[in-house]
Amino acid sequence: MTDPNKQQKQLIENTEGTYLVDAGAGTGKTFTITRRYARIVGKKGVEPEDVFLATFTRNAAEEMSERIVELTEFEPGRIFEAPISTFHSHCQKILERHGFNAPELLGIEEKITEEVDVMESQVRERQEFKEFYSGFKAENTEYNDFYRITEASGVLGLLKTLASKGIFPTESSWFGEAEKYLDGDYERFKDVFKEMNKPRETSNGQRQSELRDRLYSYRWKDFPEDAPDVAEIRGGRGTKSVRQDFMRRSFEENRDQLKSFVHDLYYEYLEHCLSRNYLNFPFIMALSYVLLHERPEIREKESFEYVMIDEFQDTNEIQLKLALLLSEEPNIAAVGDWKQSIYSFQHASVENIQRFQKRLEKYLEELQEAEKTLDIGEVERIELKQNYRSGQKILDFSEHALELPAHRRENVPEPELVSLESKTGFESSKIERFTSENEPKAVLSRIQEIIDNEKYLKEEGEILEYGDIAVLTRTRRFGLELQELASTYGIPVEYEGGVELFKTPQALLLLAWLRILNSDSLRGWAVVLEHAGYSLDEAKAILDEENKSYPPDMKAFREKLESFDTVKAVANTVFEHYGYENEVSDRIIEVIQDAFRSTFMNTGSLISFIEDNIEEGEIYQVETRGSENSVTVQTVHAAKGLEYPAVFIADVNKGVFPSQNSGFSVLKYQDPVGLRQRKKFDSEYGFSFDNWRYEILSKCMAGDYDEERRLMYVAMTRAENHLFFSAEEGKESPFYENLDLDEKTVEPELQAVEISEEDRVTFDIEDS
DNA sequence: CATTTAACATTTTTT
DNA sequence: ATGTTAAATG
Repeated sequence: MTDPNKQQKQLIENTEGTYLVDAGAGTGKTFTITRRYARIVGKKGVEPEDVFLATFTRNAAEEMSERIVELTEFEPGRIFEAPISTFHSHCQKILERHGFNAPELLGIEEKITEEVDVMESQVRERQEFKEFYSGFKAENTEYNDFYRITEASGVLGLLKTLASKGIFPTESSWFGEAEKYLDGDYERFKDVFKEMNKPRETSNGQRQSELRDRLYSYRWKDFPEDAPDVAEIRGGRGTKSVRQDFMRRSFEENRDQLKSFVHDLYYEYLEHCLSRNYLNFPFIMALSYVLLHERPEIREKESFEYVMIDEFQDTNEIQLKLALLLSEEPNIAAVGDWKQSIYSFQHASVENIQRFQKRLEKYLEELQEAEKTLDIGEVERIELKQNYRSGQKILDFSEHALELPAHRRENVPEPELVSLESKTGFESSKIERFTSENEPKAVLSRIQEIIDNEKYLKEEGEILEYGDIAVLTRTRRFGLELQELASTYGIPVEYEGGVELFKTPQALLLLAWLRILNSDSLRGWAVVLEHAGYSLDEAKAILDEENKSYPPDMKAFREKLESFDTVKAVANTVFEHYGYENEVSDRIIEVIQDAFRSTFMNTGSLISFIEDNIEEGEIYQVETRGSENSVTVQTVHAAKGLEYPAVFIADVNKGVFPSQNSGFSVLKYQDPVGLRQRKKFDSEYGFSFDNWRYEILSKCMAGDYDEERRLMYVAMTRAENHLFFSAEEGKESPFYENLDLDEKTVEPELQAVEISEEDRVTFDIEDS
């Protein structure tokens, strides 16, 4: 791929104007973007400082920079200093440069100093927030009713969602048009309601609407007496639709108290963060947005002649708004693939790319208030469709992922997509599926079978090695299980994607010693003694005594630890003592120091930090020495952007892939109904009732499996030549069952268990 | 056959 | 605590 193809050329050469680029998987996106960048900065009078290139990850930014260095005449240092970065890090820099007075634009007195910290650890932030929240509760008793129904982490989630959507509080009200968003859009809701309430047509007449069907569960809820009856809403037997007047009645609700509660909490939490000098990711972008919105002179300094956004499908609302504020000229290139939008849990909004033109128009209208204008007319569309990664068979089959029903009754509308054309010349692609009673074993044995097998070539004449194979899963669990099993058979498998760091033996021992140092904790001693080889009875005997007779060497070790001032020294000494110094122990120290960089740490808060991490099963990446030729096991999310000659999509089981998207918190913001509460506390009865209006509204918002289908699409398009699906026998998910594979290629049962005797021989040979 | 009812299974992804 | 499926009912 040395010369750009026709569509790539179109993107590279058209540098002026606004473009929406549909860049499918494997279409040479990075190649094209870097070349376009080089062309732009190659123009007279254009410098790297005039171009903002936004990427999704820091790694991607680095890679882009490296490739651009090769393509341009600029000093490498110049390119690495240039604004090629994630939105987050770029906003952080903006705040460092100009943020001193940013909070006061919302009415907050606290100042941003130049060393504001990013709160990267979710667990740490939850910890901080909990503390803040209990203080808030004590001081704001007028919101008592809300404390009865909320819990801290759910509320924190809501605040972050609001910030990502561009909804911020000011001292006495809401910033810009934010309140409109909170109230919701009745006109748009009407469409949603009507669509959901349409009687379904069948061959012989009408059936009840989906909304009426879903509202069956209404009867199991606890509603107050004045709530309408199920029968009233749904009508009697044979009724096809929910009564129309409930459209308005469910939407209209006095939410002044709710809004006021969220406002005060939000505002004070911002103040709290700023006074402690830390900000989470959404808040960093929120404050940058406010700053650029309110201060034209800063905007002018910080804006760019050219803006390019990579992975545009994973941007959120505030990022798109920021991109507009950062654009001095209407030279914007949004490059992405809606089919690969898989980060909604991180507030990414697939509508940014699907309804780009509409959103631009809407946001630009909002920006008029800030006297920001940008003359964007019709957005031009460029479609990259020549694929340099996968065989045509793989590409065609992958499209089915976007139509897979997630349950029996779901009918998925045909997606509007740009079909990809393979340029690889791979002709021998195999696509298969199999189930087994023991799925991990079956996957491993199937891997053994395709290795060194001339029926499954990497490409012309090249056989597959372990390193050519990846096993992708929806959740982490299966991958870890698989790795464990593989290691017992000596199959080289490398799990990539982080571990539950604080559940490792190292961390548990450190926790034990911290507990001992903190309060002479029996729990701590129990762990330490057990680790030292004392039996349960022996340990009990020691701990039961009035005057505890700890082993002298342990006593001495404790005294040694007590003499240290820093946790780092304590941790290092513990790891050293037990001979536990490795990548994991290094990472533990790094994480602890990171987490407490911006806030005060004492032994007590560190202990609860570790406890929270264990409880929440928090995941951290640990750099492992990558062995060369081994099977990669990772989640679909982690595999984004990567490619492998052969891909196994495993654990395509019920409830796993597609995963059931549940987990509603009590307070929720959702387009187009706005801010809502699922429960209401009734102080007269002393009881939390369900909110009947919410019940109807939420049934109108269809359970969305689109993202699960996109995840499947991403997984499938990682494959260059061969693709396998696997599930556990009897647990196959609808995705697995609906795969449209030829009977010939289906292997209903792989006898991994039965042939394990033979397999074991093969496995043993691979001893590494 | 459409609707109602009860039983059943399952709870991620991470800049 | 939810949503899906399979069995019971009208």
